Parts: sequence; C-alpha cells; structure tokens
Amino acid sequence: MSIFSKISFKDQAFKLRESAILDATTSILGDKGFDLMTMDDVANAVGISKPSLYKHFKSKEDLVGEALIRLIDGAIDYLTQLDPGLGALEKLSSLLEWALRVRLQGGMPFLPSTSNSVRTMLMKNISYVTRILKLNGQLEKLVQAAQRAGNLDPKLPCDVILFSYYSRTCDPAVEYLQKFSKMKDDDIVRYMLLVAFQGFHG
Amino acid sequence: MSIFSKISFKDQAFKLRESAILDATTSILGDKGFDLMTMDDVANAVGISKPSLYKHFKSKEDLVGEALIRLIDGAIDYLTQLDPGLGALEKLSSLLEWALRVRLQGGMPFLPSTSNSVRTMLMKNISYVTRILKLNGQLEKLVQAAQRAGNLDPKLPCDVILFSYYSRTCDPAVEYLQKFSKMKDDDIVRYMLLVAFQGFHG
DNA sequence: CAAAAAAGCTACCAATCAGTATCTTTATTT
DNA sequence: AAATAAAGATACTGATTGGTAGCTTTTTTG
Repeated sequence: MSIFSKISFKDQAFKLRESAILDATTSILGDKGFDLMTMDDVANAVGISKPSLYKHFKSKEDLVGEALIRLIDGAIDYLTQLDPGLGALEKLSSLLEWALRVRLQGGMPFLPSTSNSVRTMLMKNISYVTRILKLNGQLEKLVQAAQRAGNLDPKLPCDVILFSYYSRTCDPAVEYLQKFSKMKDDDIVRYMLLVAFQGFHG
Repeated sequence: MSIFSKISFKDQAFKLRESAILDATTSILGDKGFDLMTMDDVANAVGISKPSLYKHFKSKEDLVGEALIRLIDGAIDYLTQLDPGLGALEKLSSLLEWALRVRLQGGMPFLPSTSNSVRTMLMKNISYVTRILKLNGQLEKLVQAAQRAGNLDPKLPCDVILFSYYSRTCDPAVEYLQKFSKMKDDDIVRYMLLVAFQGFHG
C-alpha cells in the first residue's frame, strides 16, 4: 500500500467524522438553536469527547459557521444542478422547496431567524459571508429575471422579495404545521409554496 | 389623606414600576431573545437591583410570560376596539399591521419564532395559553369568514393560513429590511402586508 | 518488537447567570 | 423622636458551559 493511499485513508476517516459532527450539529441546531446547543451535546451525539471535537473545530462559533457553510453550499450546488431550461420563477420555487424539505427532514433553517447575536457572529465569518454573497447574487438575478418576465410582481422592490424569500426558509409555520396539524410533509411543502408565491388570497 | 388613597398610591407606584420592567423586558427580548436576556440586563435597564426585580416576578420564565401576556392582551384589545363594520379580511390585515408596527417600534415578536424550548416553556404558563387560545379562536373565525366571503383562498386549510399569519408577525424580513435597505417603517409595513396577502406574484 | 507520535479522554478551569440570604437605608406610625 | 416595617442593594451560591492541560491508549514507523 503506497503512502498516498494511506494518507487518503486517514484523510477519509477524518472527513467522515467531520461530516458526522456537522450532521449532529445541524440536527441539534435545528432543534435547540445556537444558544442552547452545547459542545457536549454535539460530542455526545457523535460519540466522541469534547476535546476531540475541538481537534476538528476550534470553537463553537467556528463549528456552527461550518455547518451553515455546508448548508449554503448545498443550496448553491442545488441551484447549479437545476435544468438550465427552467425559468427563473421555477428555479426560485424549486430551491425554496428544497430548503423546506431539508428542514422537514430534521435540518436547520437557512437563517438564524430572529437572533441578532447569531447574525452578527456569522457576519464575522468571512467564508460564510462570501458564500452568502454568492448565493444572494444568483438569487437577485433570478428575482429580477422573474420580475421582467412578469412572473413576480414588478412593483415590489427586489429586496422585499429577496428578504421575504429567505424568511420563508425559516418560517416557523413549518414547525407548527408539522407539530399541531399532523399534515404530511409533502402537503406542508405544497401549501408553504402556495402561500409564499400567491399569498393568503390565492 | 384617607387610607384608600394611600394604598392606591402605593399600588400605583408598584404598577408603574412593574410596567417599566415589562417595557424593558419587551425591548430586550426583541433585541437579544430569551436565552441571552439576563435578569441583570432587565434590572439595569429599569435602574433597580435584581432582588427588587424578583419582588415583582418570581422567575425569568414568569417575567417573560407576563410580558408576552401583555402583548397578546394588546392584540385582543386592538381586535375588539376595531370598527365592527369592517370585514373579516380588513380586520386580519389591520391586526397584522398593528403587530408589525409594534415590532418596528422596538417591541418583540408575537411568537418565539424558532425556539422550541421557549415554546414549551410558554405552554406551561396557563394564563398565557388561555389568552393564546382566546386570540386564536377569534382569528380562526375571521379566517373562516374571509374564506366564505371569497377574500381568502378557500382551498387553503384554515391551519395553513393561521400559522402562516402568525409567522408573519415574527418574520425576520422586517429586521432585514430595516437594517439593510434603509426603507421607511411605513413602506416596510405596506410591503410586508402586500407580500403576506398577495404573495410574491402580485 | 521497541520507540515515537498521534488521537482520545478524564478531570479540570474560568466565566456567566438564575436565584437568595442578609445587611442597610428609608419611610411610616405612634 | 423612637420603634417598626418595608424596600433596596451588596455580595453570595450553585449550576452550567466553553474551552484546556495533561495523562492514557492506540497506531505508526524503523
């Protein structure tokens, strides 16, 4: 066995554990949020000790940043992998559907919905900000294209649509419907999309 | 000076301080959220010491519960004070506008948007749950009336409309628009209402 | 198989924060 | 003005948690 395959083996194991850590972080973040998530929670969920966790991520902020970066990267990947023939509106709708399904499967929301402190913490994370800006740029173009095509209300400022769009990815209505109205996931997604694009009016 | 006026004087001072405490709590909650708000924060904001604070509220959970109860009561009052001649849709729209303005003036959101733990904490607070059920009952009737009148999409389940309606009161888009797009409060409210009822489509 | 190194863990800090015991000061009553 | 009561503040406790020092075990290397 060459030295290359050994290094890659070890690397692979390391990456695997790192991925497991990020999975656990994502799940716990979705459940308890940043403030209540403890590093012991994460370590226990993965089955390692806290100091081992710190061999992978140098702080809680770093860990959460990486988890969110992975999520944003997933969104960017999803967007690029979409059929280029789709219209701007269809792409926006498809990405929102993807984000809602991620959450329904136990993931965390895209945005730290109301927490001011988490938001400012993330803004100090350069890699995170870079990706957010990239995603935001692509979404901005899609919104403007859809507005030109007459598929999104051209009278609404682009910012209003964009921020409202982001907010739908962390809409607490998802959890309420899941918990209190025993609706099936597919129906929740369908109705959330309907309300987002058509409003309550229909 | 009779004993009655003295008692009422003292009582009045007590109520005034209590009101100041709830004001500070509301503002801090809106800013930092439940987990990061400390009892020292509240005491300092009011200008009293922590033990004095505990003369008014027996625990942090109790304090936050009372602040939210006051908010819900405000919503119920607003609803009953509305012109009875208004249609169901107009009432719903007017209440949402009120809630958005409360938030823009530094208040807190109606709902603990994503925090699971705060939600379960509140569910143990009987007075809070009572009022929530009361408000919910009234809103449910309004939604159904608006659906019958053809002003809200009759194909949407009532729960979907209701939970989405609640979610709009804690929509992070409000903060994003306020912070990043320097829009005036009136415009933010107008656009938020538009998006809520008409969706992005227009 | 022995030596070195890497990974992991137990046990511990230091800081934060909800909640309280006790002392001090102010106001009230007679 | 003396006695009493009430209100407030200082200074603490106990629990939690982010982060780490240093020991132990496993793995790698020669």
